[in-house]
Amino acid sequence: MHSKEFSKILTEKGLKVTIQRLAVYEALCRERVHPTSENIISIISEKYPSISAGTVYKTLDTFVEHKIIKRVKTDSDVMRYDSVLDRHHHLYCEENDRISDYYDEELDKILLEYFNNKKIPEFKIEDFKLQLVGKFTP
Amino acid sequence: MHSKEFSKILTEKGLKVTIQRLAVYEALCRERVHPTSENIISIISEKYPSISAGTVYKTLDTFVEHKIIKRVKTDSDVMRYDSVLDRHHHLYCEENDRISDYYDEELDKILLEYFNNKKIPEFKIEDFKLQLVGKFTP
DNA sequence: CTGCTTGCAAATGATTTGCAGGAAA
DNA sequence: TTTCCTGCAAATCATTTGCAAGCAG
Repeated sequence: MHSKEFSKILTEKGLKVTIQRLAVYEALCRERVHPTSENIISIISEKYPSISAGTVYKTLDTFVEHKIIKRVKTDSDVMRYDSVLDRHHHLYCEENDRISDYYDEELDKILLEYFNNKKIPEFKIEDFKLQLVGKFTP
Repeated sequence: MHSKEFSKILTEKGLKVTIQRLAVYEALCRERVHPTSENIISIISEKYPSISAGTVYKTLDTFVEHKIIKRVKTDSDVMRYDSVLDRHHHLYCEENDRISDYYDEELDKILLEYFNNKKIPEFKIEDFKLQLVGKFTP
């Protein structure tokens, strides 16, 4: 997606188009693998040293609020962000706190069908994601 | 489980049995619904006002390290703990950051079978958990 | 005894916040 | 112009840490 298209998204959501927001978007594109806030701040500061960390935090919050990106959390303690909004799952290794995306349409189909029939009392399912815990093999 | 049995677990893991550890265990039993560290600290301080927060944090870390409990994380920012170690999934409502356990053996069977046949390149699955995102209906 | 644990208080570090000035629409 | 955003720096708050004293084994 070009920054032009991205600007359009911002406008559609009633958000102003600013250098800072485009920069965060740019950083998210470059570091697509579940970056931490710190990752993004450091990428941005290379090219735009004047953009402040506070602004990056605010921008990320704004994006999450408007469903432009998602928060992801592992069992370690920093927040990570995910710019991919399609349904996907996560491969997670506890040892080194590494995450990878995992796409599996067949699996999605099985789960969708399963939960179409199965109703859970007192809960309305809107989405699901599977976390596969294990080890990355070199 | 009685505290006597729990003491045995501690001993088996080479951990000393202390009032503080039993108190944390007791609090975990009482507040089984994914308590935050703060929940546990406050429960403990009612009965044992002299146990310090730092100790509770250390104890929780020790328990996680020795796989006595698990860390659970939602997309909000505080750590939660889970004293149930059986395979189970989570119902999660983003609106109020509420989690519930969800047990479903049929689902587990389907997933186990699916991943027995399906191999993921460069990843060895050890466990999985499903997060069902949605809303609790009153 | 002797080393693991605790309590305390200070330190850390990620994230938030308040506010005055700046920029988009 | 008017509202929304940004930068800055201070504040917050969960969690960690260092260390002397305490207790379990």
